[in-house]
Amino acid sequence: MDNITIARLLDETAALLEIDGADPFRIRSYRRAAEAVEQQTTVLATIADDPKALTAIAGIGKGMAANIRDLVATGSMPLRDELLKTYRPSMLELLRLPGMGPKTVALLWSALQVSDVDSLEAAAKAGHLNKLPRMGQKFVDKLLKGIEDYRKNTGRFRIDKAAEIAERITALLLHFEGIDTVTPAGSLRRGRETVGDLDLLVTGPACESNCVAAAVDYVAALPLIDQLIAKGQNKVSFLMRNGLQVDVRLLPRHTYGAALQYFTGSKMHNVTLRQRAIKQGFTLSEYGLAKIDDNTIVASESEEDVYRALGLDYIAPELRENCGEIEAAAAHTLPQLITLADIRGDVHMHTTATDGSNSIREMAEAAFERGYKFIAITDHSKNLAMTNGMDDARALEHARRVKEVDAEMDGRIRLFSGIEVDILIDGALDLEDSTLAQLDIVVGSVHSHFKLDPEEQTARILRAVGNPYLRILGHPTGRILLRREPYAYDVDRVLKRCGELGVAVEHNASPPRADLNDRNLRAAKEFGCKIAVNTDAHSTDELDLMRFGITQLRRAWLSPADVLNTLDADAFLAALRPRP
DNA sequence: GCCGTTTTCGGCCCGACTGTTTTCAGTCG
Repeated sequence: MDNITIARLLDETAALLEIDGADPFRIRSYRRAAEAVEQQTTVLATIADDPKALTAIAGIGKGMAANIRDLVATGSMPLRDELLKTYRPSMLELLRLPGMGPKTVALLWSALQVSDVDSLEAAAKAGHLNKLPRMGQKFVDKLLKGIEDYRKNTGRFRIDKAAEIAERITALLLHFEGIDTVTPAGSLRRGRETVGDLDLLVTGPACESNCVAAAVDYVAALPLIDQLIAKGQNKVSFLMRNGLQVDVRLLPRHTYGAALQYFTGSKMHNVTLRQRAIKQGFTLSEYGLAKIDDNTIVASESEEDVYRALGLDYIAPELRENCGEIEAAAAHTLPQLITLADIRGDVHMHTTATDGSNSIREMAEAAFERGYKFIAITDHSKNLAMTNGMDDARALEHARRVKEVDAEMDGRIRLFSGIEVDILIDGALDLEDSTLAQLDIVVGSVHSHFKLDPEEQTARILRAVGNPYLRILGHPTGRILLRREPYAYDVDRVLKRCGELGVAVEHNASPPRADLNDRNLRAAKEFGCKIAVNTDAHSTDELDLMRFGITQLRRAWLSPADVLNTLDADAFLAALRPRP
């Protein structure tokens, strides 16, 4: 059983406990344990019988260690089995409908034996719900609309899409006289691969409490609103046509920092932070850090103020997941995180030779404009026929052309020749080894749907390619981010192998094609892998996707020294070379 | 169920909004 499954079962148990009306703190323990499990780089199944190792993980104590042991050994655990005697797993889906919480789900079950979305819809339409306490027609209408939306919508949005929408809304908001700052908060600011809903924090003279009503009205009437969900004193929530929920909060300038801290989350980070505040005699809310005894505000204008007043170094949003960042901030041991400015080269991109939309020269100029010192052109090999993949002759001719452009650029930026080589189903590469040997950089992929074991694939490419090369870790669907499914093969095993061999692994920065998430990047570092980050750009515009890759590296606590692209061109090429 | 710089027991974060209410429970972030 992999960690993701263990985490899911613990989280399910928490939801069942909630419906059962259990002690809220006990429920929180299960949630916290689920999150801790998901973040682990060790495969818990391998240490399930070692209570000491398990309880060393923050949030896992004696009881939870036993639960994990049972889950690994039997696929379930006593408490979960017990709860499933009373409740049904399909009820967990009801919790995802808007306005439906554990109390309502429990009530529906005990009063009407409603346990899934279909029977809930039927009961609502038949008018059975109106007989229950606190459920009027308005609630029923909202619920039916919620069910309709739920069936339509997929759930989470990829970070690049969410960022684009945020920029569009921001532009509209800035049109209003007296709104001068709009900042996305929530999971978008933390750089999660996907975003559930969009939090936008707004401030400026128009947001002061004596005049905010006009700005709130303006927001609630924005043309891109599909459905208004809520409108309060300083908050507007709405749905866009694509199903994305947007929460806009309008806040006076003097509490903006505290609000930004609060609404950036994560929830667990905030909970831990507020516990710390209480121990130090403060109380922390979205309005500021206040003394408990006389309520005087000691910090609220900036996030830096809030963290400093709690005795902490500033914590970058990407780290705020309650994974030890607060302890590190207190001990002044937070890492110096990598930034976009540290990146000197991008060594995975395509041109019009295969499925890109710009020429070699255009890519080189665009990369130069972005401040890069080197790039590699890595078009597709012939097996990917639909991309006009290159055979041996074309690959060599293309490499020659890359060298010509390299000369044309006159030292402003270096160009490396390369290829994204395809590996055939029997494990062979689709180009001659002698061809690959003439290129500066080879990008290869470890796929899951091939007969050849992933570890063998790694070794195979290493045998074929004597020159520096780069690896991508592949997965079955190419859409791991949205589905949160386990990889089709044991990624940790391949990462370990790459670490041993001194093979560089690639973090693909392009959200649609990203392979490694922050958890796997952490594992890669732990296993001693060299790490490079590339955009896999198919156009000059896509070179800008690098920022999303950097965000993921930061979430993995990586410093410039952990990432190869921070080296200069020659050092980079040398560092790619596997250990003998 | 977890956890410990007042601790192995007694705590465990904070406020806004909605719908159905006449003072509040439930949900949400």
